[in-house]
Amino acid sequence: MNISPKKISDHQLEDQEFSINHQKLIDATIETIAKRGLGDTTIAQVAKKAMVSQGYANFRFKSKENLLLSSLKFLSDEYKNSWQRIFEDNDLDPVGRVIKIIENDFSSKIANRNKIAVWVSFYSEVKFRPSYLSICQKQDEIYSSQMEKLIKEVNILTNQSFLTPREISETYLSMVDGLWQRILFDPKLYSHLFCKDLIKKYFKNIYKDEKRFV
Amino acid sequence: MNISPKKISDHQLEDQEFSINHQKLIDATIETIAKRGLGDTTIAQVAKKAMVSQGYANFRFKSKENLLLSSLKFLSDEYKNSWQRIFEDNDLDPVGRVIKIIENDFSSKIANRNKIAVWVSFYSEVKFRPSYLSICQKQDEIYSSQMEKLIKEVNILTNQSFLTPREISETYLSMVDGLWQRILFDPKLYSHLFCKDLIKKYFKNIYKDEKRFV
DNA sequence: ACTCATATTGAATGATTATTCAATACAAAA
DNA sequence: TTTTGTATTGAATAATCATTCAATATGAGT
Repeated sequence: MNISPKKISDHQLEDQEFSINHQKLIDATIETIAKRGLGDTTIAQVAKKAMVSQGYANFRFKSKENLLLSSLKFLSDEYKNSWQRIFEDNDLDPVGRVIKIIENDFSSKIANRNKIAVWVSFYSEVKFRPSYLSICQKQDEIYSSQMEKLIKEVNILTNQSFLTPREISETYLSMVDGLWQRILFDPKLYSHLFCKDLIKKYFKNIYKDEKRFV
Repeated sequence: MNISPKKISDHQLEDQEFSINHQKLIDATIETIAKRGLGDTTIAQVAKKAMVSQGYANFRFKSKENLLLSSLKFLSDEYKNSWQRIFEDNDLDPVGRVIKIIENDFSSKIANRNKIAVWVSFYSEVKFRPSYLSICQKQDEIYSSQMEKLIKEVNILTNQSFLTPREISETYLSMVDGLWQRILFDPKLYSHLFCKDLIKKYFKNIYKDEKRFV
């Protein structure tokens, strides 16, 4: 019959990763950073939001630092999964893939103001915490090289040769970072639509004959 | 009895701006943020670096918050002065002005890793501290509108009409923000030369006949 | 030299907060 | 039911810091 999840007690779950509380705490951490900033995020607030005791939060993650790191890792994996699915989608041609990539980078799941606030908070600490850097950097390197390969295909298909794949992908990636930051400043002005159109116009100017970059 | 301990006399206020210690403390604040991050910056460390007592630092700036705010204001004014000089230079034609702007945005005075670290630290708090936002935003709006006006002139001179001045200037500004952030990640890869060339190539692609965007 | 106003000190205070841990709740096994 | 092992609590601890302020130094005017 229908087995209620309640019947499985937490202590039977060997792997920390699968614990309900583990994910509740990570979600609460992200929400708290988004609401109050990294500097004003305390274990007490996170624990309260996750509805567990303060001592438990610390016990579960060993330290605040480790809780923050796990939260960054979670965000990073979520982002990576979403673009990796696009690169692996065999139904898409190169241009269609580029468009999906742009749409993903400014989707409400990825580029919402809360998550961007968390990203930028971690970015700002990257210079001082090697552990943050390694998570962000490793992900970015893969994204960057996948993107470059993709642009190379588009360049070939469209006979475009003035700008190299490297130049186009670096320009794209820096624009995304810059626009994300600007969404924090002025979310009304930098709407998702505005950002996507700006980037599509950039591509349209390079690939003039390609009708899909409206 | 009504106590107003934070009140500063006109004499003190005037003096504040010109005092050696005032600037020493701001410099020390910027250095400390660049070295340890905004979150790990304490008054004690700043005071030590500025070679004044901890109590004095607090007394002089009323509060840590105000010291941080003054430091952001200083950076902001320094940046503004450097680009305003370019917009006001009558010896430059529009394209020459654009090139100077690019060079300024990636000069070692403006875009060095320490100052970028400070900028990004403040940016990351902008969502939570209206006082930071107003300083950053006001500056950015002027820069943005000046830039758009400048691009309009270039567009007219070059008969370029596919991309609007607004689109080009927004793209430029977001690229700068993104590249600055990337300099923090990987300063070897994102050298000043690399960044400037990337941006010049962007303009070269728009203004194909203009020889100066090498 | 003396006075007085201002500049500067540095130790004390109080607030905040990560971390610890003894106590308790709870679920499964006996 | 009782036992036993694990999960969770929350109060105590200790460390860190911004802020305060009484005490002292400095220097200009008399």
